[in-house]
This record gives sequence, C-alpha cells and structure tokens, in this order.
Amino acid sequence: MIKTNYKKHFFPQMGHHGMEGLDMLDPLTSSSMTTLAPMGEGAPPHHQLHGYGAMNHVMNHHHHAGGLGHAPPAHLGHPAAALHPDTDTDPRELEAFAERFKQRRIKLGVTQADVGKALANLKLPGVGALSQSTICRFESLTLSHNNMIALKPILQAWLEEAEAQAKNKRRDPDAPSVLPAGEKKRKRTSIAAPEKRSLEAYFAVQPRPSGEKITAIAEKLDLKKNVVRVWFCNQRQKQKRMNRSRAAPPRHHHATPGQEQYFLDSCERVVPRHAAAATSRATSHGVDAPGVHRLAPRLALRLAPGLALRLAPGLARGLAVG
DNA sequence: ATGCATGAGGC
DNA sequence: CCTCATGCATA
Repeated sequence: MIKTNYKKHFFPQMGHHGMEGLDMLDPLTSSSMTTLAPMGEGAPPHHQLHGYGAMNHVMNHHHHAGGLGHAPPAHLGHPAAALHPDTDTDPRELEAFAERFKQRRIKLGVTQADVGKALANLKLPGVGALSQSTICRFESLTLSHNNMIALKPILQAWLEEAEAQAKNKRRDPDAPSVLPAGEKKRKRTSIAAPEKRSLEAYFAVQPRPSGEKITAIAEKLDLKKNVVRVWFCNQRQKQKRMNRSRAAPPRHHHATPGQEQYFLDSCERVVPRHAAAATSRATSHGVDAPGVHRLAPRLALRLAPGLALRLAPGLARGLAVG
C-alpha cells in the first residue's frame, strides 16, 4: 500500500542544536562571529516554522505569493520582451545569474545547504534560511519565474558578502555541532511507474481533473485520493516552472469528456482489487508490506503526450464516450 | 537532483 | 480546492 505514514506535525522542542557553522558566510575560514549564529542557543523562540523538523520557513506574515520580493507582472514568455528595461525580470538575466551564482558558490567551497542556512545570517529583513532544495532549484532554474526574481537579490547579497569575507580570511576553532535527537520522519509516498504513466497520460489531456475525476482515478490506480490530487498539483507546478524554453501559454485545452474517459479507461485496473498492493515501496524502514507486484499498465497506446491529444479524440469517442 | 507533501492565502 | 513557495526524504 501506499504508505504515507508520516506523523503529523510535530515539532521537536526546538532548541535544536546549535547548528554548526554559524557563520557560514565564510565557509572557507568558517567562523567569524560577525555573521552570527543561526539559531540555537539563545535564539529567540520566535519562529513560526511550520514544517516538521526544525528548519525555518521564513515567509513572514504578509504576502505570500509575492514571495520575498514582490511580484512583478512577469508574463510568460513572449519572444519580444524588450518592453521593460527591467533587467531583473529578464529570464536571460536570471539564467545568467543562476549560473554565475553556482560557479562562484562552488568556488567558495560552499554547498547548497550551506548557502541556505547562511542566508539567515544575512539578517536581511524577512529573510531566513532556505533549504538545500530551494538553492538547488534556484541554480537549476526550476522555480517559478516570480520565485526566481524574489530570490535573486537575496542570493546575490549572500554571494557578495561571502566573497567579501572570503578575502579576509580568519580562523577560529570551530563551532561544534551537536546533532539533535531524532525526530519522527515523515514518509513519502512513492507512486509506482505504471501508475505514474497512467497519471501522466491523463494529465496530458486533462491537467485539472475535478474532484470526482480525481476520486475515480485514485480508485482505479488504487492510490489515495489526496495522493492523486497532490500529484496533479505538483505536476501543474512543474509544467509551469519557468516557462522558459519558449512560450507555452495558458491554453485551456479542454479535453472532451470522451478523451478523459478514454484515458481513465486506459489506466484502468492497474491494480488488482483488494490485495493491498504495495504500490509504493516502503521507502526506508520497512514498515511495510510484502512485495506485491502490479500488473503492467494497460495503456493501449503509448502515445506521446502531444500526440495523444490529436489522436485520441476519435478513439475516445469510439471507445468510451463518457 | 527530485518526488511527494505541507500550509498560507485566495476564491 | 487551487496556487505558490518551500522542504523533508530519497534516489
């Protein structure tokens, strides 16, 4: 089965360790008190992080969608974006910066995770630490355009500060890093390949299935409804992320009911009834079940997503008509 | 580097 | 419910 057993919220009492590197701004020399310690000892208990473990999440009050910065108009890519001289919203500039950033970061000998933590030391208003994931995504431009724009100035500030500190090296014994006690770990559901293929096929014709549709899909693939819903949400985000590569504007391509039904049918019964199939393998501790194998996907046709739209209609009508 | 997830906001 | 920004857990 899909084991998604994470334990809901739960914060460690915090205090979590005094994290090591306090000043990761200067990784090379690793330690200059000036940049101060992340959190830990005397840290003001003011964090409203919401996550599990202990990292912070910094989005302070107010705006959200604007991210840390703001949200400039940013329209999806038209070729001729010579309209606004705003060099900061230019995808090209972002791309260039991301690359420079990564190179210089590496040159400084700092990891993505280090950068994330060090950001908190920058003490910029409203800016706290970020995860390795986010830094990685920034570098690979796998964030939304607005998110990239919001993060750029922050990372740029860090980079400058880090390079400045790298110049005047210093040394200091190091800060200890007592790793905190273990916490409950949340489990990640792992959707098996066959199911994933079915979901992708469906997504190709209808990226935004209704709640009922989602329920139907979940049923057929033997996945929890929420897992399917989240999958579609994440898929949409991915599709959107940096619309680079060209403009693929917001087409509302609506699939005919027939098309949807067709795909639903094609995904059908990937999982045998009952038999709690261990679709997702227990990632990690095997709290889970015995290996159950799933049947091969029933997709009648292996079509490229794009093709599916053009070819499926006829078939759909003939086969299913929803 | 990425997949699945949470949560704040917005409707 | 969705969108968005983010992150833990993983591969």
